[in-house]
Amino acid sequence: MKKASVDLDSFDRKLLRLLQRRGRASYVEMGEAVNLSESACLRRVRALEEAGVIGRYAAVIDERAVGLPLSVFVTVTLSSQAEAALSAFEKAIATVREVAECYLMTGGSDYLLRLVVRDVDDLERVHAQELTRIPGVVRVSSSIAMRTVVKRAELPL
Amino acid sequence: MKKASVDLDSFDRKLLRLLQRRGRASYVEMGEAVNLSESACLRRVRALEEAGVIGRYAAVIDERAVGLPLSVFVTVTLSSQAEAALSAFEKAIATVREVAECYLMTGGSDYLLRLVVRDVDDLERVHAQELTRIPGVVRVSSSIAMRTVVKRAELPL
DNA sequence: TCTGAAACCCTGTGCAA
DNA sequence: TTGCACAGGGTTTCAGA
Repeated sequence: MKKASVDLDSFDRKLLRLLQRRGRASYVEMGEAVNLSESACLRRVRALEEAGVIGRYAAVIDERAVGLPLSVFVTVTLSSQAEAALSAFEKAIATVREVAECYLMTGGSDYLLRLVVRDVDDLERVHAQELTRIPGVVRVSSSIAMRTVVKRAELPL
Repeated sequence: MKKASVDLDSFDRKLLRLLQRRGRASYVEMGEAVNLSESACLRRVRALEEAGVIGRYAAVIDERAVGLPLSVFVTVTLSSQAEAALSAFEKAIATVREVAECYLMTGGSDYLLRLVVRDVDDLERVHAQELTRIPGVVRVSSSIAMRTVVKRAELPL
């Protein structure tokens, strides 16, 4: 039986907490933070990477600083819930660069997207040119986030 | 006048694209990717960090692999839109570790949260013990994400 | 602001416990 | 699985263009 989740001990959890905040921490720094030798940290981090717990490392960019200050949440309803309709939509939506995230929601053929855009003109463009043109899309409803209150670095491990 | 966003040239954009996917890339790797010497990359990356474009580096963790497979979107309505009510709520919500993100939405005193939880029991606990207990909260409505369709590494730079 | 070189520090392997 | 030590490679500073 394939395991859905990986067993982590308290060293692993400490390392993960550190690496979520400081993804470029050196093994020296990790060793000091978790009380383990550098090579032990190296081996554990490698194992976490190989197990897929750590998928990648990323620079976290301030969206406002790069001129993308608007996060917009969009609900999309499809005309059909047939498997084929869903996967066609998912394939199409994956190519839209402004879609930061897309989730299939419970209770019907509804998707929730987070769009990252420059301004309302940009939003209108993505809405009209990209979203509503995808076959099967019946309804598109947008709500703008005025402000980001919390963007947590660490998961509740 | 304070600038809202920073001017980026094509080297900066290339570096940012690379660092969003490979946050631990070496300066050697960056140099090869953008066609600049290592020390030039170092200087540019430092500048991006200091300008706040790069806020931090993070290990990107697979939420399912660590036993947190449920993303739940929650809409919260407050009884009052008074400044004080909003900041009291925001202060309280920031302490809830399961809240991965929280946005103040347009059009009223509505917040949108993304919760990261283990299972429905965990969701119920957070809902009943944490969210509905915050003073001023009138309505809390949850929708579960069945599947993550897109989680894009790169912003549309 | 760039490149290239030099010094230093970190990474990663081998080995013993 | 850990810690230690060593070799190789990466990071960072500095000089010159």
